[in-house]
Formats: sequence, structure tokens, C-alpha cells
Amino acid sequence: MTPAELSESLFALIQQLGERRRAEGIDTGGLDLVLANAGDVTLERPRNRDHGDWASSIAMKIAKPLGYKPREVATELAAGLEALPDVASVEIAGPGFINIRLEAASAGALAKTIVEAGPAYGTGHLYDGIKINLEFVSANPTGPIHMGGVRWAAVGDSLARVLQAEGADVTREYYFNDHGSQIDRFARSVLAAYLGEHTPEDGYGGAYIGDIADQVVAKYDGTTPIADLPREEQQETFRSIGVDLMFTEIKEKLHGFGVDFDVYFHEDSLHESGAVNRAIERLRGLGHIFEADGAIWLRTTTFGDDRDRVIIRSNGEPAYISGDLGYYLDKRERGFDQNLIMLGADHHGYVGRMMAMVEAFGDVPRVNLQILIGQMVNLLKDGEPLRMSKRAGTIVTLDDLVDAVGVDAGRYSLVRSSSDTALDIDLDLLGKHSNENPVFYVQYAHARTCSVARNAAAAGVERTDFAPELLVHDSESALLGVLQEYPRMVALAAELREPHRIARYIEEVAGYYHRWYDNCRVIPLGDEPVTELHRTRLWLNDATGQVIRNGLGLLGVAAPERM
RNA sequence: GCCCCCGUAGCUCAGUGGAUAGAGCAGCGGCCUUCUAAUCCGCUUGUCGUUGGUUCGAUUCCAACCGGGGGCACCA
Repeated sequence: MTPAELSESLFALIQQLGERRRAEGIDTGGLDLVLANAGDVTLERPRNRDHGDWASSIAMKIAKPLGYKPREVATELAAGLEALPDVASVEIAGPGFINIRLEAASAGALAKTIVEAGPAYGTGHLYDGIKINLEFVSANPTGPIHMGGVRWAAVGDSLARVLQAEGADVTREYYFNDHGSQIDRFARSVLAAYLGEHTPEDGYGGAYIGDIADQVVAKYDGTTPIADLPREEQQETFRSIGVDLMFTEIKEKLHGFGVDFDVYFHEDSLHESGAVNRAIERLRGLGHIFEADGAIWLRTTTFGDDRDRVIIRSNGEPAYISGDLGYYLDKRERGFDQNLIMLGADHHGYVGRMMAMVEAFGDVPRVNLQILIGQMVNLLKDGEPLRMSKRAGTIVTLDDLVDAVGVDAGRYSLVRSSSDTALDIDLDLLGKHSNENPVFYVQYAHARTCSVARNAAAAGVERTDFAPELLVHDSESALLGVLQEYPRMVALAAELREPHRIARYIEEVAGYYHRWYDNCRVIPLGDEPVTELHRTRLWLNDATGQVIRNGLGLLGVAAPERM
């Protein structure tokens, strides 16, 4: 019996109780407000195993509208629950908690369910048929990807996997800001490096700039030698080839990190294709455009922004937000009803104007466009904060991370904490390549399930018999309990856009598995015969491996069979 | 000044109103002739930033304040 089925049963019992109270003349009008459907009957797995397999606090919530005291409600419901075939016992505790213990066979049946479902175990239908555009990383092509961008690469890709697990049709998208003054600075910096001049005051000074200059020279195949070009054409050459080189490098590095995008969208193309102009005309038609001080503005204050925004500057150059207008419109025209954008906290100031823009187009903020703000990554060295600066060239890149700990540990450490938390990463700890990273704890648990399965095969233990009623050891019911939560966890992670919950969850699974392994043998000891219990436990072993494998898959982390 | 995020064990962090607040790491002490000791078991540590409020119940929700980070352009 799944928790969802249990909720259904409990919900039905509450409805019956409500009808009876109405017949007894009680005004139960408030009941529907507290309890609209079975989803509101929450069940939790108690920390304390003495409190049963599942516990519900529903009695406290519905006591008032039913004209009962919480414990009276609990008593009424307990009788009905005990009559269910899968329920072994029901206890009422504290102020009115209902503690439910399931029949071992009912709980144990899950092991087979999971093995048979395989990779599909845990997937759901929250977003079946929904097209979701997820834009993340989108770092400017003016340098290598630094740690901030890497965090979003890990989290964004994992979120995409989680959303896909819930049936969404996800497009991973990377927006290249290749149209503005940042790019000009980049071009001037590369040109300066080529000419042996000092880095421009507002330019980029990293060592990679010189490399780019060399590569541009090597790649250049124009008829006139670069050195003979007029300075403007030189700069344009270094811009176009240099940006192209950065594109290629960024794509390759991300690929090596296990992150591939479906669409690399160039800001330039919005301006060239006229998408920006179309968006502006659309907004003008809706009456949200005005001119002042020689510039063209979008009246975002109409929609709650704290000031209006310039979209075409008085010098005729489009402001950054004009690209966003065209881009958003383009995404909508490509059929995405849900657009997600992941941004660092240093961009949170955009949210107001972006939402205003959405509303100006007649869409619904936070529905058609949702902006996920994540906090920054702080790097520490010897316990002291390390400032990263692309201009000064003191940046820690994706490569540095992967070189230090590898892809799996790197991705895992970035994805296992909430995006709301500013992450501290100590470079010295990374460099140690220790097993302090919990990813090894999880991977080891997975490798162990594989090892047990291999040895079981060799010992003649096969997944033939399945007698779930034999899975009665405390560590067994605890493991089954946590495995059962996986589908809910995936749905929650998708709904809240919080993939870190998957990481925390599989760490918990790994812990329960290790304890089970310690207590319950799958393979008979010495000359003992293979029994039904061994064979049944093999199902549980394999089910655990499957869940960890599925969970690691959602994080984009490998599940090794040996370690 | 205004806006966003955070404040939980020595450290890094979980915990979307429930029972005695957790994990990893660090520290101390135990288990390998037995399916992988990267595991497991035991011990130790808390004004959940502060003060109010909401309610059967608040680490969780609300308000104010304190502390830390980030942001408030005709830059991107």
C-alpha cells in the first residue's frame, strides 16, 4: 500500500465521518476548507520508528469543524483504518497523531514493484505534455566559465532532468549575450594583447586573453594579413573569431561536465532578425511605449516595476532589456508556456522589470515566466575569501573544479545544497580529493548493491521467490519506508524547482541501505542453504540499487558498479 | 533609503506548521577468518540571530529589529 493509497482511504473515512456528524446536526461547513481532496491528507514517515510506518496529524486539523476533540477524531478514524487489509495496527498518540503500521507483506511488496519498474520508478506525470524552456548558465562569451556559472550548469541540468522525470518536454537553452559593450571590451582586450598594448581600462586582463589572441591569429584566413588591416577591422576580426572560439570552448567544457544544451541562442540573432523590433512594435500597439529625452522607453511602472526602462538609448543603441523583449516573445512563439530562467543573485534586480515585461505582453508573471534566483558561490583559500574577477583574471573555472575533484564530485557538491544558500567552497578541501564528499557515500552504497548482486548470482541466490512478509527486520522496514518516498521526492523537487532534495534523499537511502547490509544477509553464510528469505532480500537489494541509480541519474552523476 | 537571499552543533549544510531539531566532516572509543571497513556501532555538542504576533502546536508563517551577502544605469 502506497502512502497515496493510504491518503485516499483516510480521506474516504473522513468524508464518512463528516456525513455522520452532519446527520447528527453538527455544522461541518469548515471541513471542506481544511480538506479539499485526498492530497490534503498528509502522511509522514515518523523519525521515530516507534511511531509506526506512517503518521498523520489530520485529526488535529479537522477536529474543530467536526465538533470533536482531536483525539476523538483520531479514535473514530483509527477504527476504520484498522479494518483495512494492509494495515497491521493503528495507535493514537500525543495530542491526536494517528500512527499506522502496515502489514510487512504490504510494505515489502514495494521491492518487487521497484525492480519491475526499473528506471521508470519515481517518474510521474506532473508536467505531462507541458513544454518547458529552461534557460541557464548563459555566461557571456568573454572568458571561461567560472564557478558561479558552473553551479547553474549543475543545478540547471539536474532540474531539467527532474522536470523530464515528471513528463515535461524540456528544452535546455543557453543565451549568448554576444551583442553589447561587454563584447566590445572583450574584442578591444584581445586586440590589445595582440598589439602588445596594455589592457584597456575597462577590459579583461586574464591570461586567457593572450591565448585567444594567438588562436585568432592562427585561425584567421583573410587575404589581407591582420597586421595590415585598419584598426577597426582588426578589432572586428578579433571580435568575431574570438567570440566564436569562446563559444566553442564553453560548449566543449560544458559537454565534458555532462551538460548539453538543446538550443544556443545568440542575442545578435534577435537584433538581426528583427525580433526586437517586432516586440517593440507589439508593445507600442498595446500602449506601453513612450519617448523621452531622446530615448524609447517601456512603461514598466504600470506593472509594478520601480521605474520605467529605457529600451532604445538616445544614441540609437538598443539597451540590454530590448534583447529580452525579443527573446521572450520568440520563446512564446516557439510554443513555450512555461519559461524558466536561472540567474545569480547579482541579477535579481532584473526580476521586477522582466515580470513587468511579461505582463505588458498580456501574459501572467510567475506562470509564463519564472525566474529562479540562486545565491553566489564564495571561494575560500586558507579559510579566507577569494575574490574572483574576470577582468583581473583571478577566476576559478569549471576546469579547475573538474581537475581538482572530477565531474561527479564537482557536480554533486554544487547540486546538493539549496540554491538559496550562498555556497562556500574551500579550494584546499577540493584539492585534497578526500572522501569527505557525500557523493562517495552514495556511490559506494550503489556499488555495494551491485557487488551483492554479483555475489548472489555466484552463490545461486536468484530473484525467483518473493515473500515480502519475511522482510520484518527493523532495518528492512526502515529501508522500505524510505524507498517508498522516492516518487514523492521527485515530484516535490520538480514542483519547487529544487533538485538538491534528490541528493539529500539518496544520501538518506544510502544510509538505510548500509545499515540494512550490516544487519541482513542476502547470501547465506558458509554451508547454510539458500532460502526464500535470501531470495526475497535480493529483490530489496536490487530495488535499492535501482533507486540510487535513478536518483544519481537525475543529478547527472555516475552510478559505478565497482569502487 | 528601498528590494532579494541567508542566520540551525566546532565546520559545511538539510529540515515547504507536528511528537525528543538532523546528516556529513571534525573529536573520542569500539567491530573485519563472514555478501566491499569509502561501511557499521557507541559517546559528545544546540538561547534553531533577537523580540513580539498568528494557533491545539512555530526552526518553519507574519511584523519589527540585529548581523552577513547580493542588488538598486540611456552597463551587460
